[in-house]
Amino acid sequence: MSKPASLTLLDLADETPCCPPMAQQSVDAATAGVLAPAFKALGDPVRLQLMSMIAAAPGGEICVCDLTPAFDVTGSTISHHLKTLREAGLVDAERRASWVYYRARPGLMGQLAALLTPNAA
Amino acid sequence: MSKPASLTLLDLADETPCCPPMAQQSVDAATAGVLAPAFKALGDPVRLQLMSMIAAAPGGEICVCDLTPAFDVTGSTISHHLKTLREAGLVDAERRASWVYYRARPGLMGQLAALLTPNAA
DNA sequence: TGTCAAGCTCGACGCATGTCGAAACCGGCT
DNA sequence: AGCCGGTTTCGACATGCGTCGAGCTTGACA
Repeated sequence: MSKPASLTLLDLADETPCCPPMAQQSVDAATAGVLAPAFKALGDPVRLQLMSMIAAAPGGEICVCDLTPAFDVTGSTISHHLKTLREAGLVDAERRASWVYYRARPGLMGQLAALLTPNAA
Repeated sequence: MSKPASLTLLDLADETPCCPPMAQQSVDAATAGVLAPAFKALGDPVRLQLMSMIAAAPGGEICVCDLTPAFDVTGSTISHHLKTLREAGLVDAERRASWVYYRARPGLMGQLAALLTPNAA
């Protein structure tokens, strides 16, 4: 029952220190299959900027109404990108009154950072 | 030819400590435009595994002939992915006799790691 | 209850991407 | 010179992705 895909995303979004730096040990296919989508989610300029605005937001959260006007694309496109970040496990959304607030999920981002970290000797 | 794209990739591939963690300061559009392609390059399971095999290779380099048999795709597909990693500035290739050896370029990967690093407070 | 604004979903369009097989290239070897 | 194995390039194909506009949902407020 150690199905790779089902549990992994949640595991990784948690505090589990899953993987050593890739410079020390190469990742197996299952891990690559789980982490690659997270990198892919950051692989668009708009999403990378969105992610950074959310991560750097004072108070740890930011309203969509503050994100949208910072870009040259339509609101529906921003919404689509936010959904991608949500489904990648990188952010969380919460509706309060008329507004929706996004906050970063540090778990997965930490995993990615650890993986890229140069030889933590 | 002060084309933005031309200099930035090289700059970032160097040792320049360009960006603070995104949890501390959001990235601007220009930086996102340069860094996002690197994340995108890591956003495919095959490429992520290739990158890790190269980064973790003993001696710092590894032959394509050792990479190819580790995957279920054809050699031309591996070659295509390696080209993507090369163009992203993540790896370097060198031909020696009949074989081509790849090695990791630590600069850019360090930048990405720094960007993802949780509040280095 | 009706209206309005914020945000999401849906369908569509064009371009990018992953994959393959075939062909070209590049060095060694006979 | 000619062959051969390793690697890259070239078309071609199906799928995925970023973007838009239109329409829908949700909650506030008069």
